[in-house]
Amino acid sequence: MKMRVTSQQVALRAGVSRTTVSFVLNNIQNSNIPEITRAKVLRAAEELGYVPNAAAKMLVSGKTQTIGIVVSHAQHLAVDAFIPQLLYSLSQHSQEAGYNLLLETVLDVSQPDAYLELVQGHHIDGLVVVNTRSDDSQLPELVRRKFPVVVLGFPRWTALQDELHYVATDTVRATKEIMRHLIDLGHKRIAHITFSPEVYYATEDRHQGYRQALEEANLEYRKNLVAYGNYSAESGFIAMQKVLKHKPTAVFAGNDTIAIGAMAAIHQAGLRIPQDIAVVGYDDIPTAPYLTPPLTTVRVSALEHGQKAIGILEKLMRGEELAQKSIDCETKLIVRQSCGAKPNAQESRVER
Amino acid sequence: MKMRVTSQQVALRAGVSRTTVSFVLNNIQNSNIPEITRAKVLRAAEELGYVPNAAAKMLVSGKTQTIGIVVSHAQHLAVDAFIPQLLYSLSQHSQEAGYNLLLETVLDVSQPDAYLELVQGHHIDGLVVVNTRSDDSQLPELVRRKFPVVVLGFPRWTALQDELHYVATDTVRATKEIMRHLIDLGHKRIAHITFSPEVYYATEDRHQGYRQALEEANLEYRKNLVAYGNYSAESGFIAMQKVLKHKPTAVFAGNDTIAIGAMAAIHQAGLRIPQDIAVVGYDDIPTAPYLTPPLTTVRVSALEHGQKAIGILEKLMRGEELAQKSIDCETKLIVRQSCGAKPNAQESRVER
DNA sequence: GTGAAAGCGCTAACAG
DNA sequence: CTGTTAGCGCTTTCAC
Repeated sequence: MKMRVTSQQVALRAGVSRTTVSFVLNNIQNSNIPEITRAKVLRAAEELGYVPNAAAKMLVSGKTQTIGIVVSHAQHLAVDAFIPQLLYSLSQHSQEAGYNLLLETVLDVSQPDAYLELVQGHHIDGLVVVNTRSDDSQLPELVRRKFPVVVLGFPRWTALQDELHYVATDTVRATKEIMRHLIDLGHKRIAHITFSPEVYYATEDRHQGYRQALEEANLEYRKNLVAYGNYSAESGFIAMQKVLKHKPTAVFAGNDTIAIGAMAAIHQAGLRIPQDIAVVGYDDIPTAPYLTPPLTTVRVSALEHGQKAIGILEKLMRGEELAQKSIDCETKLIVRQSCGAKPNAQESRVER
Repeated sequence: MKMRVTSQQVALRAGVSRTTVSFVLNNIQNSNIPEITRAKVLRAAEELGYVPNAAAKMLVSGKTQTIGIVVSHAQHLAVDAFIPQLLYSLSQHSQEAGYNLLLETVLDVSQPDAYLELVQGHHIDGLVVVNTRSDDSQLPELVRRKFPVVVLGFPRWTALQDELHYVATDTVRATKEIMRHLIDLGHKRIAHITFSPEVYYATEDRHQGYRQALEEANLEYRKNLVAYGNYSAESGFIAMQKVLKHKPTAVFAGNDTIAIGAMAAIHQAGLRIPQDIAVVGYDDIPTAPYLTPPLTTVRVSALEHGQKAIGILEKLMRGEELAQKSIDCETKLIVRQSCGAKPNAQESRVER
């Protein structure tokens, strides 16, 4: 890229000074520039194809017009369908708000505080954290320093919890609802495939909801009906094989992708869904209505999460103080065929 | 973030000048700084938690250490499993190479040249384009100006084709291989669900491979056995319903996600897979082995594509001239059960 | 109304 | 070996 056009050149061509160019191009209010000069500048900029140098702008303004997104457990991006939807939403809404998006993916093994460099190096104006980790030790520190941060999913550090802005979902409640659905269908031996404990905060809630629902229905919590996976179908498949030995009549999978794996294991064992085993998932990923059989699940809108997160972050970056620190997104029980109940027809396969 | 630590402060604390600090921190070769000074500087920087200001560095060096990723047809990010894998790979390898990643998603309706601003505003040092569009009019211009660009997927502008670096796959060959597989199984009425023509360059190849395979086997190309969808399961479902009327004995879906939708339509029609209709897909997404039945498909490694793309881009950004303008990634026919052939056991459900 | 000039934080040529 | 200095391209205060 040779032709680096600077504001200087625009000024020259328009026969004015750089100041004027800057005023015109940034629409500064208080300096009433005659329409004619204004037009000249605009025209010159247009003709030269002038685009202001981002670095220079950042340096002088201190703003980068960039939002950082940190995705922990990055492998899931490649394997589950929820995070990509989130990313899509985050990206679209950032762009709409006039921000660029810097994506940082961190593996389980990487150092957790990678994003610190992004903020300390003044790469970004705000941060969205997608999968909080138990060891996100620096996040509270950022919040304390009033750096704009929004967490997606419910954060579990009791420490700073009410200082932190987050958009989440009442996972325990939603889990209990779908468990209740299974229980009402008469199931007593309900298995659960969940996520490795300790690591996944946001998902520990599922496990908890599972327990509570059981308790409230006076059903026994059986350890051997619970198996651990990660976000992948493969892990669901393996976990289901283990759990199958203990003859569940229903399974609640920690997410839909896991449910896909679980369904495969059930089919492979020669059992039918839902006649022999009912299956329900969580998330309502786009393929859920098209599985065999269509999957009963909890709809949680990734798109809404993303939109809300950017909305909050925007305000934070403008320096607003928000009274409400958290937003709870709605969830909805979507009954299809994998649970054995009569599907709610219009929700079965909807335009998404 | 109040505490903005500058190199000045580090210099002060270490009792040296900013130059020295700069030299030490950037490991400049030719200025042999005594170990003792060096240590002092390092220590001061450490203690102050110094992180160089990105904007200042960019401004003076002209380098941003940032790679831009443009994803066209951004909706697919939320709906298909291939692009997220690509993104994951791109992100990981960028980071390994020491680059940040700026993500730009563009909808079908948005202006196609959004990325132009990224390069003209000096936001990025290099660009990866994920879904090329028919109207990427500015891309050739960038290439002509020697801006580092790598395209993922085979670009179809005959104009500048051999100036452009890309990593792709021989889609026509791979398509013909899986079609051949179906034909060898005895199928004569093979349907194809493809992507809207004109818009999706990378996928027009599938259609072409389909035709050629038919031709070579002396089978008739029947227009009513071909339907159009986009990347989603939903579109596959709808397209399959149309095509079903014309009694195919097999379907080749443009990608695995479409295949999921197609399978749902087939099941809903009361037909069995593969006994009544064989189904094959393309991509080998992570859930493909866990569908009902497990999907026969063409494996194309998104991870490899991403890695190779960043590899090339890195060299380009270093100013290297590459003799080889393109890289062809391998594909592999993965036979599972949806096609009715005997599965290749060890490929059926592999650790991915 | 418009221009001159200072300075954002950093690098690197040039002195000393 | 280390410090002084001149910009990188832009915004913005302050004079003219």
